[in-house]
Amino acid sequence: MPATIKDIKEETGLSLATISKYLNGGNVLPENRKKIEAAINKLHYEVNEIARGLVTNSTRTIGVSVYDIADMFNGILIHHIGRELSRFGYGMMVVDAANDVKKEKANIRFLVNKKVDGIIMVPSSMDSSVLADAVKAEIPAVLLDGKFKDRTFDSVTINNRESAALAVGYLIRHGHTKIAMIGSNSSYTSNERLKGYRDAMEDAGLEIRSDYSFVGELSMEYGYKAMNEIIRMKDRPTAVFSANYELNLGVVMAMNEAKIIYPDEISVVGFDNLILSQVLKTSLTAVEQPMERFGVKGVEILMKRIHEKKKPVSDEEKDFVNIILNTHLIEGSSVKELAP
Amino acid sequence: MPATIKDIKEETGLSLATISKYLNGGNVLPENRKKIEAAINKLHYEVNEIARGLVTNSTRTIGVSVYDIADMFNGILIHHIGRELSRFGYGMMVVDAANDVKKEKANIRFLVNKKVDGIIMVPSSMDSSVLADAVKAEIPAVLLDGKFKDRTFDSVTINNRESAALAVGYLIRHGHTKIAMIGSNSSYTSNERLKGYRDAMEDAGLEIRSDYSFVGELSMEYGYKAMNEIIRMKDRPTAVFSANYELNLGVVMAMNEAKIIYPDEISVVGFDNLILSQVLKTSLTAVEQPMERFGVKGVEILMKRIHEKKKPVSDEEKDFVNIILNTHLIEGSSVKELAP
DNA sequence: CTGTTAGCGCTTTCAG
DNA sequence: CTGAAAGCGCTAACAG
Repeated sequence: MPATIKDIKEETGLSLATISKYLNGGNVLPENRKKIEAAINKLHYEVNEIARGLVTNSTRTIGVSVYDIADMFNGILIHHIGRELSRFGYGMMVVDAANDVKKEKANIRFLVNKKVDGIIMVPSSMDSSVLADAVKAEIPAVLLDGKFKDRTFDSVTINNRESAALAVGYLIRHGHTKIAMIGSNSSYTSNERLKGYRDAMEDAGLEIRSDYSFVGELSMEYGYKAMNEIIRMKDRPTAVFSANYELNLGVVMAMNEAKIIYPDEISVVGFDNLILSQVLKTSLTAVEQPMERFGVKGVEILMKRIHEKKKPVSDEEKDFVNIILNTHLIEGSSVKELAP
Repeated sequence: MPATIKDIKEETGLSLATISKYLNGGNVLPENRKKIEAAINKLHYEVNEIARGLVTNSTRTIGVSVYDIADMFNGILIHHIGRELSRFGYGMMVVDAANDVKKEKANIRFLVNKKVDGIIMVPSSMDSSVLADAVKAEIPAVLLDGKFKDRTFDSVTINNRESAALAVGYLIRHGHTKIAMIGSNSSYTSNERLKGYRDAMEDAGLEIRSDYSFVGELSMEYGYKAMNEIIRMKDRPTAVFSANYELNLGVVMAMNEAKIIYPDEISVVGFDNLILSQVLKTSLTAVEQPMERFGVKGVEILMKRIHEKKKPVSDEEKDFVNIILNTHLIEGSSVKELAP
């Protein structure tokens, strides 16, 4: 059994209060400080964060909930979140919803019971009820790369709609008019990208054909399935906009399998630039998201909330905030210039 | 402020003990059970796991430490670990070493202070000192996909050496004799794979050329660099064995960039079959690891340890265990049959 | 089956 | 600056 503050007390002859003060960075006589440090080293004392948490009602731990931890996007996000949090002396507790809203909700309850000081969430759906337990417990939460339909939270997103429009506009400027879209309406993010696609098409006066709109789930499987359908179309589009990294994977797979030479036979613009574009023979033109900024801003907002909880501020500063990050279109060689 | 067990007491008129017993699945009169449940619903009571942990000295939380959470391999591993743990009613606390041994050690200390009941670790090095704090605190730990040089722990690994030999043997059976290897000696796993390469070469009576052995770090960057050197060699090998997923990525990148047609110009066998082989035009022949089994067996061992800590068993059962998982070689089309 | 009591390890008043 | 004492929310004997 590990040493406790009591053992330090026996060893040094000082009181619990003094030792506790030392532990928390308070002022202690140099002489006592030395005694305490010697005892700590001798007994290998380590603070019991559980006991500390019970009395301070703060665990210096942030819960991080992602919709799927096996998804590369989330892995990178977590990496940045972790680095930022440790900068503030906070640890993180990661939970994985595995694309299951029920599990996601149970995870939040788990985090609440664990008394995390705050929650950072990459949500799987647009329904805020998953965070109900956190709201009830007054635990601040920040959404990354998503928003809810029915309730506002602090959030960090990219300008999804404009980014998608930018990507589709790039195709249009390269002479394409028959442009298909593979996406989803299941999440805020994917929904916005859908809108962006339509914006760009309408702005250019192009027809939005329902047989060119593939709206399903954000998975490699769906991307693969949709692209296969596109490949087999009689009146095939000359270009495809794929609205998510997992979809990109499926699109590329389908093309390879069908031995489609791109961009000769069909042009592609994707979303997210996570290594894929680098390993492909024909590199993908894609919208790149500022992954690190998601972590930096998300943590920043959460820290502010946590501190203002301790020391309430004016209502004015309490409004929700949505940080909108900028994206860039990375030009690969997956788009062919069409003769006008 | 959330409701406590005391509030339930006031609401129901029952004693703390009865309520606590109910909470922990003990027998309570149906009448009282109803009262308690009503109060819990009314007051939105949730157990405070922190307080519970303080007295039971158990948090029902497992610490999971990975060397790099942005690495796909770890993301998938964590996914499986999480699913297994929740089966046992345990949560997990994920920490990311970000390929920094110092940070890894600090992370373990963090987990120890958080009083996790056990640790599952995908280690970044072969030096057991990173787990020193856990050992001191008598927290059981299981290593996944790795071992230490200087100390034995429970572990789950694959038969790295044989798997690598199998992969290289596959090349040899296809008529290759000039086979290069890109790998590392920084971790147990990569070191074993190096040995396996040599085994296969020696068994076949082939020369192990030092200029065909690329030993560096397990990164996409190194794979890219090494493959570029290979491509530019005067006496170029006809085949390459890449010993890790990240290396595979770099190898493929280098070939694409140099416009090398494989397997026509050079054959490749890789390690790990994480989506990459599926999105490549020429699918990669590679050793596939049983990702799910890592999670299943790792959690199984840890649970056993945790329970025997509570109820010590005979010494005989206390020996360390190393589960060795089997792999398969997935045949893609990245290897060319050479005329004898 | 239920209630009383003590105490987990720590922080935090409040005196001194 | 230091010490004594109370208490965070819960569980675990032990009586009843």
